[in-house]
Amino acid sequence: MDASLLIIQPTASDPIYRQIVDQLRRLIASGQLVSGETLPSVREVAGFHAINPMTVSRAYGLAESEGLLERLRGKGMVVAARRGGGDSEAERLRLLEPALLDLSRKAQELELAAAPVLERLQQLLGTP
Amino acid sequence: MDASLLIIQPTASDPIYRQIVDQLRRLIASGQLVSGETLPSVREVAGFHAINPMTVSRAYGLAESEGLLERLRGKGMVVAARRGGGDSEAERLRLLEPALLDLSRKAQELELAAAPVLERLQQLLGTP
Amino acid sequence: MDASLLIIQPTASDPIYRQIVDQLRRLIASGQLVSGETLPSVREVAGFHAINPMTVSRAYGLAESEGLLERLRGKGMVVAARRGGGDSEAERLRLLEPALLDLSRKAQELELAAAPVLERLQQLLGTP
Amino acid sequence: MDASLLIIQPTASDPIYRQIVDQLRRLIASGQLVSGETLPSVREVAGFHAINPMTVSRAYGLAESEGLLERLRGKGMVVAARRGGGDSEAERLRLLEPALLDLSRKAQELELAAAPVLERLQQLLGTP
DNA sequence: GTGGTCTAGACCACA
DNA sequence: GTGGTCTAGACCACG
Repeated sequence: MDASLLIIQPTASDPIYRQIVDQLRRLIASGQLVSGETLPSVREVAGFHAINPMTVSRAYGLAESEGLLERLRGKGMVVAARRGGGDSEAERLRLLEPALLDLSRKAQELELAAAPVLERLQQLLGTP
Repeated sequence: MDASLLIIQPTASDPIYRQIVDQLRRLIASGQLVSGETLPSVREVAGFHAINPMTVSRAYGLAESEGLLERLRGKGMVVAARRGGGDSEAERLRLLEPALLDLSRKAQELELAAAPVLERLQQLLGTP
Repeated sequence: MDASLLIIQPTASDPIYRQIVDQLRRLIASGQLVSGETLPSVREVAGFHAINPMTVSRAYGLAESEGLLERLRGKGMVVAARRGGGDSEAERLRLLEPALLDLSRKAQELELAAAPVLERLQQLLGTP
Repeated sequence: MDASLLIIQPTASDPIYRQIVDQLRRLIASGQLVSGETLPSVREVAGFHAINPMTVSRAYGLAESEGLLERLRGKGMVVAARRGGGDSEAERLRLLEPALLDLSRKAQELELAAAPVLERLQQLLGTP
């Protein structure tokens, strides 16, 4: 995996360490990161994104305690062993649920009908 | 409006002042609070929920700068007049754009196809 | 004079009593209010604009102490005696100076050239 | 940027936090503060001017919600990236509209002709 | 009565 | 180190 795969937004409301953990969770669930694959070192990620190494370290530590990553002595962090190359669609949809709930709540606060929201989202999903 | 209509959770991760602003936004969008309606005074809300008046004041001030409330000098805060019965659909959709982009990015990180995502969102939007 | 001649904006940053005094000053300077003319009673103004009588009273009191109005026993407030039917153009322009300075400062903060500002103002002044 | 660049007048009618926000707006509009530049910390400004940190924090928070500043977590506040090198002239003129309407109304209350008003304003705008 | 401002001091999350 | 949040209590302007 390359450090550039991660997207860091230093001004987002989410703290940086959680942005990293969340992305790792999704990249692993989708199979873009496979079991045994080595992650870029803390220094590499920190240097590439100009963030504090401690922040990356904290994210890796949380990911490890969550079972996403494993610490191999001398090799660094690798993606933990999983039952398959990625989660089922239902499983991945479950990981998206919080974002869906958030969007849904906001759309309803704005009194938006379902149609225009779905239409716009389809546009965004159709052009990756 | 009565101070008891607001729900304050002092232990939530969201700060109290934002809980208040968010609820006001919701209550106004849903029509439970109508233009011109008077809000309970800062001291009333603070007393009822046993929180500091300044915290309530901060929420009211933010809601005012957001255009939700208006300050009637010496009288208190009232729900602001909505410009022309609410924003246009295009305008409201524009306000939703950041959340849509966020969801879209996460769905693509999960390598989810558009169909299941749209389907689930439609469910959520259909049952307000 | 009729109470409807005054324009009150309860949500403006300027306090109401000063809005009244300032308008009286301008209406007298322009000759729209002439010496000896009777002003609407405190109750009348307060009732018409749905504001607190004390606020109107305070404004009248300040206008009196400024020499704009005089309190005639049994008649109420009247416009004070002045040397002419209104001030000279230079004098009235002087009264506008604070607003001109304010506008000028804001235009410069916005890095706006003089031309578009003057053009827009001419439009506004041309269609009273 | 240095904390001494800010000028605080504790006796002015404008509250301190707004003095700070207004100055930041001016400094950014005039280019004295450029995108990405780091601001002095809340504690630094508070210490230098002998005011309460919360007052500075309030100013920074408002400036952030206005889009003037961005918060870099754990690092501090920086001048926000300007979208496309500044607003268009039409956009900036639109921001000036309220002040223009205010001036226009006052000029008409003074029954001033357009010419002398425009002439004086041109003088003011010509000597920044 | 209303909200606004400021202070002093505490505790917390994040980097 | 950074800013964020909350409290307790004071004083003020406005109506």
